[in-house]
Amino acid sequence: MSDDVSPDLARSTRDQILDEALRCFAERGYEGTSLNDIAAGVGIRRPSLLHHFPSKEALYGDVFERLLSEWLERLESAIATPAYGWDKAELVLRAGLDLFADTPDYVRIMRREALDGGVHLGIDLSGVLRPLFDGAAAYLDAQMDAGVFHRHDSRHLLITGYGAILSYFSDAPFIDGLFDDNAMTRANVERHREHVISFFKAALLK
Amino acid sequence: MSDDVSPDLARSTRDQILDEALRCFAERGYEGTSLNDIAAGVGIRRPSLLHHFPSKEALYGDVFERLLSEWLERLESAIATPAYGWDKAELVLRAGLDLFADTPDYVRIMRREALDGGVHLGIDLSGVLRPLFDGAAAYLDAQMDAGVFHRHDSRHLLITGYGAILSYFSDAPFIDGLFDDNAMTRANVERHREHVISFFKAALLK
DNA sequence: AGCCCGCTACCTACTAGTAGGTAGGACGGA
DNA sequence: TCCGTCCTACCTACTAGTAGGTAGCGGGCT
Repeated sequence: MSDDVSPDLARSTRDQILDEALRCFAERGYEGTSLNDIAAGVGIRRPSLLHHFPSKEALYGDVFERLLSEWLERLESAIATPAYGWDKAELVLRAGLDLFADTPDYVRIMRREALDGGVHLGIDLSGVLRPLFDGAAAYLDAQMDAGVFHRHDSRHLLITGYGAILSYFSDAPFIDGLFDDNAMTRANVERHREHVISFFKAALLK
Repeated sequence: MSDDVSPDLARSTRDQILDEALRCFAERGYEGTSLNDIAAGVGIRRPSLLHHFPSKEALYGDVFERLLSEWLERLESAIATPAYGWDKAELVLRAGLDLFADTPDYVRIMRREALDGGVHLGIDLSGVLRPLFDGAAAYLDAQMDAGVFHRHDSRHLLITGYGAILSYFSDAPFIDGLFDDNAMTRANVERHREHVISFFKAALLK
């Protein structure tokens, strides 16, 4: 996390801004967050924030870049772990579920960005993720060809999985109401993880 | 929806405002939409819009009320249709998929509201949907008890299903990029529907 | 008929408040 | 002394909402 050159002191102002911006953007979205909100959360004035980041858009871009690099790193590390058949799928599934449980604010920002079609980003979000997506689809197709998994449309299957897994975390406030309980407690997250694993296992494994 | 079969008899201004507000709120969210945007889309000035609705919040509330009443009506009609076992689940699943495919703007607004925890609404969104949620959970539990369905945690199963089904429509712009194709074409929606049905059938039916 | 009334729907012009962003100065450590 | 960090004071653009006025329509009156 704090990989910066920040010495003995607490986190650098820049990192504190990134942290607070992440929280605010996740909570209220890009339009719903003002630079004053973020600055106040850090304990400085807005112009001081703009000393560290040239614009709101640039700050948002940096927040998102951190998100992507952390997610890609963790996912690629899981994908690189050698395993085969269902074990491999379960391993990656667990890595994703752990990742999202650890970074719920990232999930909410990603979901907002998917809803908006990536308009706040200079980058092509889908383009960044497509290699992972295509690789996963190819893996699933191979497993189906080998008769390990039941036959499904691999690309739609991935979308279904993505939606199923992300939604629990992105829509947590809403699910709180349906459950009449906090969805993000350790116990509930744990229960959801095991449910998703067993559900996909039932649908996929022959 | 408004297929303008009668060109001479235009929709009332009030309805035009509701339509345009739905589009804008779905596209850019509550904070990202200004009353000027909506008024301009209808071809009137903002004060004229405020002649029909007392405030932005009230307009949003009316848009959401239309959403809820249409969704509840269609879902409850599907639920009331007599069927048993998997047939019943498939019937309701298909009704939901058709409903969401027909009203993608509603899906995006609902998703945004779930993300925000319903802060823009005076109503308790989860509370409105909980009867449906609890009823569906009870149905699933009964089917599992009867040995028709594999055993899963019915409430988490519903959340998984909700996320899987909604996400395809709410995140369509993002999925466009992953597919390198328009996710909302009739053919792709059709393919997704059949995928979801067969996927849930594989996971549930014994 | 002619006239007035009340009403709806729309307008321009304005308010107070907030947004992101800039200019320039104070202050403290190397 | 210089530089990084933070500040106050300010800017323009835009927000939701209000004030007040006008055009036109239909209905009832004399």
